[in-house]
Amino acid sequence: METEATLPPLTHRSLPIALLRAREKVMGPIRQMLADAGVTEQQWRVLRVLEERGVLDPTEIAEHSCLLLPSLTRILQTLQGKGMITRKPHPTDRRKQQIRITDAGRQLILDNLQESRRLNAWLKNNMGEEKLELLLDLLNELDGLERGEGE
Amino acid sequence: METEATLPPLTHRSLPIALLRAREKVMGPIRQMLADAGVTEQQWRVLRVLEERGVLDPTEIAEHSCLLLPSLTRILQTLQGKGMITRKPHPTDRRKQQIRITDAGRQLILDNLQESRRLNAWLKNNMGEEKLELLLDLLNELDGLERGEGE
DNA sequence: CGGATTTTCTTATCACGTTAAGCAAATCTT
DNA sequence: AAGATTTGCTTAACGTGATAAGAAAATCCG
Repeated sequence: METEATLPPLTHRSLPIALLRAREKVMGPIRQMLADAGVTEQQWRVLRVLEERGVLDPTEIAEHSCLLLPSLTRILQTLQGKGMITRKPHPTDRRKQQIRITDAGRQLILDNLQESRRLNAWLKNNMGEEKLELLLDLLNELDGLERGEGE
Repeated sequence: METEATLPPLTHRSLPIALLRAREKVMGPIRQMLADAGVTEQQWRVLRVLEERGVLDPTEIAEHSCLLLPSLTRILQTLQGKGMITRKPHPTDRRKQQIRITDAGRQLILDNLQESRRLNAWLKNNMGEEKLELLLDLLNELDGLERGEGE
């Protein structure tokens, strides 16, 4: 009696694809805004993390901005070229660096704050704040799961 | 009384980042499985869609697999090279093509079905089937929103 | 101390994401 | 039917995603 489901789950009810579509829905307009500002979505995430948490090393940035280190290496080079971050050697550990956002970087965030807020308001209006919070809670719960437990 | 929230939403409660993290959580193990099978996540999505819906043209595949046409062009070339799909000209509209999955493609899906199911079971066990369904419903609702309504 | 291991970051490679531009076939318009 | 527009797909260019490999500094350990 264990052969009742012999087909893969339909893509309609596939969690990976649903996550992808939802992400595209919210990122589309943001990407447009950021393109006008001259930064990519990923560069924006790095700036946001630095603005929020202060001086960090690349490993910490990667963790908080959900980027892999090889990608971050390139992004930091780009942002440095644009004058939006600075790098200093770590005082005691010469492997590490201290990355800091510049005033120009902070200004870019400020310039896009209003539009960013507008998108959040749109989400709340059309989905309801409670559903939105519920969705965030579920996503965070999913992210907190560890493999190797209940298989 | 309108300057109460002057900072951007914390990245902790940022929907785009939460979606990204959740997606990484579920895709990580799947990617590993697919790498062993010699296909990428996107190639897998294309095969799944073709298996599920039969003969499609590239535009329809792009829609259902959540890929952009330029990416799909490359992916179809790769899959054709691997013998997992075939292309035929459309009988009446010479701009279109008819893409079909081959037996080899179907076999690849079958080969990975069990592992795919294991991941679904893990999700249900650790999050609960109801929460999982709720999450899918919320994601689909979000995807169904249209801009330009309640801003 | 000194070799082995680990950590931190970079480089390299290939595939994909995104935007724009290009081209051929179909459709619309008059 | 001829020209303009639209549709379907491809190509190009650049940045990122993912894996592996490399290099330098710190740490571990006998």
